[in-house]
Order: sequence, then structure tokens, then C-alpha cells
Amino acid sequence: MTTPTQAELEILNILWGMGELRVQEVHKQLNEVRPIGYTTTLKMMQVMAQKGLLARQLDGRSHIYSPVIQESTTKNKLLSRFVDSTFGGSRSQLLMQLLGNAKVSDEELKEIKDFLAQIEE
Amino acid sequence: MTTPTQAELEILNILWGMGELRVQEVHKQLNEVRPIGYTTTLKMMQVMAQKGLLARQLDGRSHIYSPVIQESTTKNKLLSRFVDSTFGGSRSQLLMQLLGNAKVSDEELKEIKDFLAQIEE
DNA sequence: CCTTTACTACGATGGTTGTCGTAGTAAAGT
DNA sequence: ACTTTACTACGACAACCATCGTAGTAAAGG
Repeated sequence: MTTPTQAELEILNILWGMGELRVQEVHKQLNEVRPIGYTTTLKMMQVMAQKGLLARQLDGRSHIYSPVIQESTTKNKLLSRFVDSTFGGSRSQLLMQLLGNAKVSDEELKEIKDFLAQIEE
Repeated sequence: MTTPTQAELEILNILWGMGELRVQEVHKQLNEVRPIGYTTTLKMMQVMAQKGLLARQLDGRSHIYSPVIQESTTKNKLLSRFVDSTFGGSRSQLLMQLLGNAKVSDEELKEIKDFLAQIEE
């Protein structure tokens, strides 16, 4: 399975949030973050469709694109790869790097603890 | 500051573990993992030295290379970037992905909780 | 002194990624 | 019918990354 590149992930993140969109709308959202040409967005999405990352269906004269791969599956894969390459595969080492940073808000900390408690059951 | 690429990180990981080494030795260690040409390793390390990622000093007719950038600083930066691009900057979201989907051993879980408790102070 | 060996320097290449420009086509407005 | 607009298809391109080949230079061994 192909994993998305950086720019592809940006598009996927939009689509995961919105379900399905036309290029135009994805493009608009991308441009709220950074300048990018319309044909760039288009090309990316076409390539992604060809790769099997996106599906598209004709609607009038334009296409509507929707994500094929699942968010959590994909992010899991990316995370796994990142842990491998950066932390030698050690999840806890990543964790300590993540939390040892001291920039974790109390709120985040609480979220995490709640989550841990929930897992425990 | 330039951040290391994938292949550069492999070399850095070796050097962080060993302190300082000649190309030959780094090359040998890399080859224990995957096949790679000597000049490839050499070129990488030369480029890294030029980028300021490595320092080198002459020893006889060869160079001894050592890392300039710090391990935790670097990994922090990489982690930060990864969180931004993949999880929209949310550390807790990364955490839940990390703990929720993959299998976490009880041991790891304990490590994490201990660490959290320690942070809390 | 000559040959082999050990490093190094330099340049070239192929693949991937992200970026557009141009041009074609179909629809919609006038 | 004609012009403008909205998408799409196609190809080109620069940047970067990883990879290596070739050739130079200096030391070491005979």
C-alpha cells in the first residue's frame, strides 16, 4: 500500500474532516493556510486518485473526491514508520521525548491520563 | 538550522551512540543493516559536515567525525514537525493513536504511568 | 622506486516531490 | 452563435535525496 507524502496528507486531512469535496473546495481550504496554485492541488488529487488514495466520482462536469484509505490506519502506519526511523522502534522513548519536553499543558496532561485510565479497563 | 534527512539520521544515530568514528566504521555499521556503497556513506558524511551536522578532524590521512547537533534537541524538532504535519499539532492525539491502536504491553503502560506521575511534580 | 592500498574529492545519475503552465473541452451566459 | 467561465488532462520543471563511479593523492609495503 502506498503511504501518503507530506502534501498528500494535507489533502487527506481536509477530506477526512469533510467527507467528500471537489478540487475547488479542497483548494480553497489549502489556500487558507498557504499559497498554492489551483493546478497543483488538482494534480495532486489526480495522482492520489491514481495511486488509490482517493476515489472520485463524476458530478456534472467536475469530480467529487473522497478518501479511500482510513485515517487511523494511515496515521498508525505513519506513526509506526516515524517511531522506527527516529526512535529505533521504541514507543516509550518517543513518549518520554514527547512529554519530557515540559511544554505539555495541564489540560493535555489530563486528557492523557483520562485516556490511560480508560485503556486500563 | 538544517534538520537531518532520513539517511542522515541513520548516521547520526550511530554517532550519537558511539561518540566519534571514521567513515569506515560508520559504513561498516550501516552495512550490517542494509547494503550501501562506501562512497555513499562518505558522501553523506561530507555533506553533513558541510551542513554543520557533523564536525570532523584530521587523524593521519582520514577524518574522524563527530555529531554537532544534540540528540534530544534534534529528535524533539523532528517529533514536533511530525506532530504538526500528521496530527495537526496535537500531542494528545498522537498519544491516543500510539496507545490506542498498537498493542501496548503492560510493562510499557506502567513505564508511561510512572513517567507521567513523575512529571506531575 | 614502484605497486598496492586507503582515503578523499568531485561530479553524475535516477527517483521522488511539489510546483505550474498551457491547452483542451464542455457548459453557461449574452 | 459567441464569449466567457469552469474544470480537466497532459506534460514540464526545479529542488532535493540517495546513490555511486571515477580519479586523484598520499602512505605503506615490497
